Amino acid sequence: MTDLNKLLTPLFLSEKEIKKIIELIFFSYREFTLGPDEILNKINYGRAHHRVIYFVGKQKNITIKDLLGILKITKQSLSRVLNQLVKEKYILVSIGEDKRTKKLCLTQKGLDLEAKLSKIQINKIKSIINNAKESDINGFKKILYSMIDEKSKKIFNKLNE
Amino acid sequence: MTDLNKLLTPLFLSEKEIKKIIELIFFSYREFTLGPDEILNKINYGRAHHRVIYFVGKQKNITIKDLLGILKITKQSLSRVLNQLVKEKYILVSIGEDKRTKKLCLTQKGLDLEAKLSKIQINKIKSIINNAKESDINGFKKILYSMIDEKSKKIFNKLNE
DNA sequence: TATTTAGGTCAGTCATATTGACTTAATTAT
DNA sequence: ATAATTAAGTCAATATGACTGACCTAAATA
Repeated sequence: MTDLNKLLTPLFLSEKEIKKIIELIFFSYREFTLGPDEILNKINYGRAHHRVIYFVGKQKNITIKDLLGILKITKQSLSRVLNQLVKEKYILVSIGEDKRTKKLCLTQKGLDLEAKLSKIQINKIKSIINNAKESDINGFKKILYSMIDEKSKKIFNKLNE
Repeated sequence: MTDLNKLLTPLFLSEKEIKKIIELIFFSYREFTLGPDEILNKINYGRAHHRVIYFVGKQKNITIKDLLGILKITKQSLSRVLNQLVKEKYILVSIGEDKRTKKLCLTQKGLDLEAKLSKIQINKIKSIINNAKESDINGFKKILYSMIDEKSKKIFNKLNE
């Protein structure tokens, strides 16, 4: 970068300021996942289980294929986690209309765990929102949305139709 | 939650809206770490190596103890990653004034890798900033900061004194 | 001198995720 | 009707990130 560019760069665009954002993202994401992680750890589950429970709860009767599309992991990875959740009766599997597919949905046990885990994160965000300006929250949401790739935007929009 | 509470809850505080934020955080964090992860993968490194390189670059001559305090992992975990980086000459170790301590700093090779990895994330944020309102970015930063715990706030502030 | 601190190390375990190869059953296209 | 594609599953091997617990050395401090 030339000196001229440095002079012309507004403060909020300087690399120093941007690195602050990188650090804030690192610290805040770690803090955000901490609560659920602790609960999951107690029942010998991990963050991957949370994700599966979350998205199965979000989209009832989701297929394996669609779940893989959201999580962007291999079916072998999903398999281990999902089989545990099915075996321990957090998730119920049934055959879809297309008989090649399977439909996943949360049992009451699964709904309870999902609620317990999400509640921690929801409460965390609620308390932040309560102490923040609505315009800041809207800015936060806008920037987060602009950070995600087109495919994930489509998935996000579809999940929230 | 009672019906009365639901009626009194503003839209931006409803659980449905908050769950959207949870999803945006998930998708955006994944997208944010994707670029560096790909580069690291090529040299048989992982995200843990990136973190070490990042914070050693950020705070020259940082001690093991302080690095552990930032990363919040065990010394056994750090050990594996750090030893690789030292062995492959990304990081240089020297003895501190207190001879029990060690000082870490990036070599030129380490500086180059740090710059290469950070550049991806910096450019991503730059392009977002260029297409966003300054007020939205400030809202984003404020909310991120309010999401982190007190200890991390202190660390963040110290890193950016 | 005793204790604490900084750092290191050995061993074992677990969770997440990958690649690659292969199988079965159902649907769709030719 | 047959061939091709799709959805799902499975076996095996590997890598990364992280943990607990036990133990050790050397230097600083109380």
